[in-house]
Amino acid sequence: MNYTNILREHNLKATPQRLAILESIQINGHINIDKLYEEIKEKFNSVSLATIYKNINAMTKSMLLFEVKLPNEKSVYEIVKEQHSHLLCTNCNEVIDIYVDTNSIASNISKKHDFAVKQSDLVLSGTCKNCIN
Amino acid sequence: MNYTNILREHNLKATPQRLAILESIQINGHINIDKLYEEIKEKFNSVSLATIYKNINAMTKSMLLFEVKLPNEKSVYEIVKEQHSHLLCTNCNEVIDIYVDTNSIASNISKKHDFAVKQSDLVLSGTCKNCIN
DNA sequence: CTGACTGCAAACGTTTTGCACGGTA
DNA sequence: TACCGTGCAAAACGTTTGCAGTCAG
Repeated sequence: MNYTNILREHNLKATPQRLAILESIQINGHINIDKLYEEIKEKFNSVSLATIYKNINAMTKSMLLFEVKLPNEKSVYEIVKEQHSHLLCTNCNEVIDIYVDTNSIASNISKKHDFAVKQSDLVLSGTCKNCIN
Repeated sequence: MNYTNILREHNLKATPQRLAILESIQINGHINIDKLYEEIKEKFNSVSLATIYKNINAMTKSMLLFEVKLPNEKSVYEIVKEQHSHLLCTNCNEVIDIYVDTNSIASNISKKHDFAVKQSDLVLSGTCKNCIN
């Protein structure tokens, strides 16, 4: 399915700006507001930063995008997909998706603390293989 | 050891404002800037929000405090202690410390992704036992 | 006594808002 | 055509800075 239809399914109009935003996020995997604005401006040099914010907010509210909060970094946004966690390289700032079984942690905690876990946000920070030398 | 000495060990002067900040964080466990400002103002009604920020930043830089970034919430601060994770109740906003073995996750990931993990930030969000009904 | 800290006010960067125009459906 | 989205400018918001006076060590 293409982004035009995905946007419509979320009751959002498929404008060129929105399609460019989604394409840019898809290509980058994860991107922060500033870098996103730069990239969209290359395609639409008249685009407004307010438009970027409005759209990021609208798509995040519609659960089409997800905000990843990172220690010591600006948040990055990603397209919502299956549950996963993140690696953050504190040297090159790259964010990498990882698939960890957080469910077993969650179910242990649920029992021990009588707490109904609905969401797990895990970020492991350190040095990636390209930066390790 | 008392906070006066802890502050001095971190090369920070033990001012009444700083002691009040640390006491407030200790009592609350986790607290955000706004609530902290309110609490300190009760003791020192002339305290400036700038002072709160300066001190939080100084103590965070000195590794005396740690900022916990939460999904959909303002960050809260805690006094640095042994490595741990957090539960966030999305109903009452309470933050609860939990002790999970993130090391085993980290070491698995290290091998699989050739990534040297230095820090693990895990927040499990959901409903706490007091809010579950 | 001296450097660090405080409180105030101003500055700053980021995000949001209001509005007129334009484009999607 | 009706409404939603865009772009601009202004406003709002959270945080930082500069400075003069004060305090901890």
